[in-house]
Amino acid sequence: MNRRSSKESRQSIIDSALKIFSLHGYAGATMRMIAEDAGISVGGIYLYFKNKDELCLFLIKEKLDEFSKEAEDLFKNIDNPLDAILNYINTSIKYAKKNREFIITQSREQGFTFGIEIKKEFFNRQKALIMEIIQKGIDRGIFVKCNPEEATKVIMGIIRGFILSVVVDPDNLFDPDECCRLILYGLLNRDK
Amino acid sequence: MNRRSSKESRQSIIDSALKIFSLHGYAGATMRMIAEDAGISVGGIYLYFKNKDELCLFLIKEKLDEFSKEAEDLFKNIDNPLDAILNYINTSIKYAKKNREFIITQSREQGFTFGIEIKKEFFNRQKALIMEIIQKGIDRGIFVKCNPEEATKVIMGIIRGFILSVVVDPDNLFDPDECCRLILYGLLNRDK
Amino acid sequence: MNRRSSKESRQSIIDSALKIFSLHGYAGATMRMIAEDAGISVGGIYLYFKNKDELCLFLIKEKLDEFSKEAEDLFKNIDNPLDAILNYINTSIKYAKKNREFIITQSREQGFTFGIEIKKEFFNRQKALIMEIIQKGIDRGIFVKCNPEEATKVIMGIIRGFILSVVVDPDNLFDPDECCRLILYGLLNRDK
Amino acid sequence: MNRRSSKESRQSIIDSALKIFSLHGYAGATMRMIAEDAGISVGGIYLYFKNKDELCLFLIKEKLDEFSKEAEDLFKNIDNPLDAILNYINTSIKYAKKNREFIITQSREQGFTFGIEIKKEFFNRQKALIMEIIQKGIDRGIFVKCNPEEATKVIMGIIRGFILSVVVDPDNLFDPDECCRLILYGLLNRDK
DNA sequence: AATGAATGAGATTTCATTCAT
DNA sequence: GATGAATGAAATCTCATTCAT
Repeated sequence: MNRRSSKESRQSIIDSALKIFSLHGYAGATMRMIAEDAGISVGGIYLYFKNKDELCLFLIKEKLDEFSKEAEDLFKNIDNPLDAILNYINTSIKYAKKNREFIITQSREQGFTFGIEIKKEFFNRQKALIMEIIQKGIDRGIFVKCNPEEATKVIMGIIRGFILSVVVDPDNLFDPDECCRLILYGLLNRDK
Repeated sequence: MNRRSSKESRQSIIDSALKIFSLHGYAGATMRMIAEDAGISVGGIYLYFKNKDELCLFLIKEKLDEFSKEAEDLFKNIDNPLDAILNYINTSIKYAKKNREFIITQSREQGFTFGIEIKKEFFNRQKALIMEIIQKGIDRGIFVKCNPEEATKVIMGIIRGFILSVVVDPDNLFDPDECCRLILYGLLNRDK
Repeated sequence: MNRRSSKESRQSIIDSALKIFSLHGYAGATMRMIAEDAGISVGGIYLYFKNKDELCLFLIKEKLDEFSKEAEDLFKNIDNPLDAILNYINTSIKYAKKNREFIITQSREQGFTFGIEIKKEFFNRQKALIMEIIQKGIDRGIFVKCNPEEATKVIMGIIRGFILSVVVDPDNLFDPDECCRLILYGLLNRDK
Repeated sequence: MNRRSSKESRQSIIDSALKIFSLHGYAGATMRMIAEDAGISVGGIYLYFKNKDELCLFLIKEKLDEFSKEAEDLFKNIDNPLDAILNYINTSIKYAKKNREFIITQSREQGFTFGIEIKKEFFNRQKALIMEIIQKGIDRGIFVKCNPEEATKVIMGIIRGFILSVVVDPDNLFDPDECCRLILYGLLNRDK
C-alpha cells in the first residue's frame, strides 16, 4: 500500500465526506461510509477532524467560500448588468450541478441550527451582489423599473429551484439559456 | 390515561410524523420523537404503521395526492391560461408554505431511491398540466412563442426554489406577485 | 358474527395454539398469531389461560395424556407381544404424524426446564409399558434373549426418529411396515 | 479490557452462539446471551455477523459441512459394507452427542424454512452414501434382499431418534452397540 | 500516522400483558 | 365474555467514538 501524505489523506476524507453527505444527508451518512470511500480507517478520520459535526461544518464553510469567491470575481470583471446577471445564473447553475446534493442536504436537517450562521452570512452577501447589479441595470434603463430586492429574491429562488430539480427530478432539468430568456423577456406576448 | 379512538391516534401519529420528519429529515427523526409528539408510546406507532419507512412513505403519498387533487381541480375551473398559471403559482406557494420542510426533506436522503416512483409520477402529472396551459396560451397568442416544455420546467423550478427558500433562507422569501410579474413580463425593459 | 360458547372459544384457542406453537416453537409463536388463527382477540386468550406459559403447559399435558391413554388402552386389549409391539409402533407413528411438530417443538427450548417433569413422567410410563411387552415376548420365547431395557430404548428412539424425520426431512419418511420388518427380524427368535 | 485477535473473537462468538442456540432455540436465544457468553459487547457480534439470521445460518452450514466431510472420509477408507454401516452409526451418534441440541433446535422453528435448502442437500448426500453401502452389501450377499432406499430411511430415522433422545430424554439413551445389534440381525442374511 | 476491534448509547422493532370500553 | 388500543420491557440492530496496538 503506497502511503499518502497527511495532506492527501485529509483531502481524500474531505472529498469522500462531500460525496457521502451529499448522497445520504448528515444523519444518513456514517463515518464508516466516508472512511471506506476515502480508503482510510474509521479511526483515521478522527486524526483530521474532531468529530462528524466538525467535518460537516468544515465542508459547508469550504463550499460556500469557494462559491462566494467565484461569484465576486465574476462581478469584478463585468460591468454590463445584463451580462453580469446572465453570467451569475450560469455560474450558479454550473456550480449547483457540481455540488448539488450537498448544498441541498445541508440546507436542512438537525432542527435548522446546523451551520445556520455561516449560511445566512453567505446568502446575505450573495443577495447584496445581485441587488447591486439589478439596481445598476434599472438605473441605466436596461431593466424595467421594479423592486430590486424582490427581483433578487426571485432570481435566487430560481437558482435554488434548479438545484432542487437536479436532485428531485433530474429528468426535467430546465435549460439555463431558456431560463435566462424567460427571466429577461417574460412569458407574455407584448406584441399583441 | 385518556383513551382515543383508533382513528384519532392514527391521525395524531400522522400529524406528528409530518412535523418531526420535516424538522429533522428521515434519518434525523426518531420514532421516540414522533411518539412523544403524538402522545403515544413508541410501540404504539407500530400498531398503525409497519415501520419507519412505511410511515414516511405514507406521508409522501398523502401529501402529493393532496396537492395533485388541488391542482387538478384548479385547472378544471379556469379556462384563461394567464389566470391558470397565476393561480397555479400561488396555490403551489401556499401549499409549499404549509408543508415546506417535509417536501424538501423528502426530496433528498436515502440515496435518492426512497419513494422515487411516487414522486416521479407526481412530477410528470404536474408537468403535463402546466404544459397544457402554456400551449393553450401560446395558441391563443397570449404567451410568447416559446418551447412550452422548457417554460414548464422553469416555472416548476421557480416554485421549487420558493420551497427551498422557505427552508434555507426564510428571511428572504420572494413575494408571489412579484414573482408572477417577473415571469410574465421579464426583467428587460423593452420600451427602450 | 355468530357468537361462540365459552367452550367453543376455549377449544378454538387450544387448536390454534397447538398449530402455531408447532409451526414456530414456543419463543417464535406470538399470542397475536394464536389469536388471529383462533378468530379471537388477543385479550380474549387471557380469559381462558393465565399466560403464554400456562397455555403451552396445558397443551403439553393434554397431548401426552391423550397419547398415554391411547397406548394403555391398546396394551390392555392385546395379549400377543408381537401384535402389541407392531401396534405400538404404528399407533405412535400415526400419532406422531398428527402432532409431529408440536411434540418436537416442545422437546426443546427454554433451557430444558419447560414442562420437564411432565415429560419425564410420560417417557417413564411409556418405557415401562414397552419393556413389559418385550419381557413377556422373551419369556414366551417369541423374542430373542436380549436386554429388554436396551431394546425398549432403541424402539423408542426409532419412533422419535420418525417424528424428527417428519419435520426435518419429510421427503424421506420411512414406511412403518418396512420399519417393523427391520426391527422384527432382529428381534424375533427365528431358531425356534 | 483484554484485546483479542479478530479471529479469536469470531471463534468465541461462534462457540457461544452454538451453545446458546442449542440451549434455547433460535427464537429463545438472544444476542445478549451470546455476547455475554462470548465475552464481547452485543454490538461487537455485528462486526462479525450481519445479523442473528446470518449467524445461525453460518452455524448450520458449518456443522453440516463438518459432519459431511467426516462421513465421506469414513466411507472412502472402508470397503466392507458391514463395517461401513457400523462405523456410520457410531460416528453419527458420537457427532450427535457433541452437537445434539443445536442440530435439533435447528431442525425446527421459523416456519420450516430456515436454511431448508442447505439441510435438504445435506440429507440427500447422506442418503446417497448409505444407500450405496447397503446396495453393495446386498450385492455381495451380506445383507438380506431388501429395498435399499427404505432401509436407508429407517437407519437415518434411527440416528435421528438418538439425537432427539439425547435432548428429550437423556436418561434413557440407547447404547450404540445394542442398537447396531438390533439393526444388523434384521439386516444380515443368516441363511448364508 | 494509522488501524480496526470494541464499546455504549441510542435507534428501531416486537410482543406479552393489561385495561377501558 | 370480549375487544383491541396501549403500554413497557426487552429484543435486534446501528454507529459515533475511543483506544490498544
